[in-house]
Amino acid sequence: MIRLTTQRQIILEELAKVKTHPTASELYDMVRKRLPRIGLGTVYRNLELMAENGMILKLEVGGTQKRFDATTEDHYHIRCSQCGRVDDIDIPVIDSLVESAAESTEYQILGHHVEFTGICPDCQKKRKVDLQ
Amino acid sequence: MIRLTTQRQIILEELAKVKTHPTASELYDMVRKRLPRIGLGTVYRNLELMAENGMILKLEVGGTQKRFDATTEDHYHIRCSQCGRVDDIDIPVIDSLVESAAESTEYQILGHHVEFTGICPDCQKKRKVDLQ
DNA sequence: CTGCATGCAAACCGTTTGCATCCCC
DNA sequence: GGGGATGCAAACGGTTTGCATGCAG
Repeated sequence: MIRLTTQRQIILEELAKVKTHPTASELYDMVRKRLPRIGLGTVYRNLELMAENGMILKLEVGGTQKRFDATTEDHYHIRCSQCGRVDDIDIPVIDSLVESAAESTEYQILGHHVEFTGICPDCQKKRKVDLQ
Repeated sequence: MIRLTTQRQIILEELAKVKTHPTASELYDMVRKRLPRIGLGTVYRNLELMAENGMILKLEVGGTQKRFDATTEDHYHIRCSQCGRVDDIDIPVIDSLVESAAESTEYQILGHHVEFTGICPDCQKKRKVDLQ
């Protein structure tokens, strides 16, 4: 089993604390408040490792940065096209999608993900201000 | 309207030629056979511009590179988790997903995309060979 | 002619990696 | 004591950008 080092515990704790879906460097900033000497590489290495072990979710969403999620149950997301923020979407996961898709591809399907795009509440407000 | 330069025409033609979903640098290699002095920056700038103008689709899929598609009608994709290849999935687009999602978020929803992940036929073969 | 587009190269940003040291079992 | 984990810094890969020149309208 995977060794539970201080760094790993704290990364996991900080990730679990938030409902947002932080990027590696956002998480790095959060963790650094408790472990000032931690390296960014350690954060990346451990996030990767914990994702491989199913302890967390690595979100392969659009945009430039990967994001991480302490909730490992399958669920969908929405991403703000302005600021990149990612939130959960609470609609039931449609497992039958995989079955339909299986009929139209020669891939061996492993899973699926639905990603909505939109404008988050904060950016909607900013837009209104910009128009004034 | 957007200026129709030689470079733009050829990028568009080469993209339309293939059913794959090339990355910017794959497209750069294709275009360079006809325009040897074209710069990679020009390819990026024009892909971005044509995507903004709805002439092509920029696929914000998982993985490290963005991919491009000459087909602008909405459709779903499958990405190989081994090699990153992306293919179309021919199942009907479920517009009602957006309506369900709208009820559970404060975002102003703009669209959605379904991305399946799996192992492409080629990588399935390679796997078998690796096991021998 | 004039301003947008290009080629080129350097800069950028997110992520990965090599290495010496550290620390947990 | 030994092997994996860490901190640090350098390298990497994809993308963007500044600038002088070129070319379409």
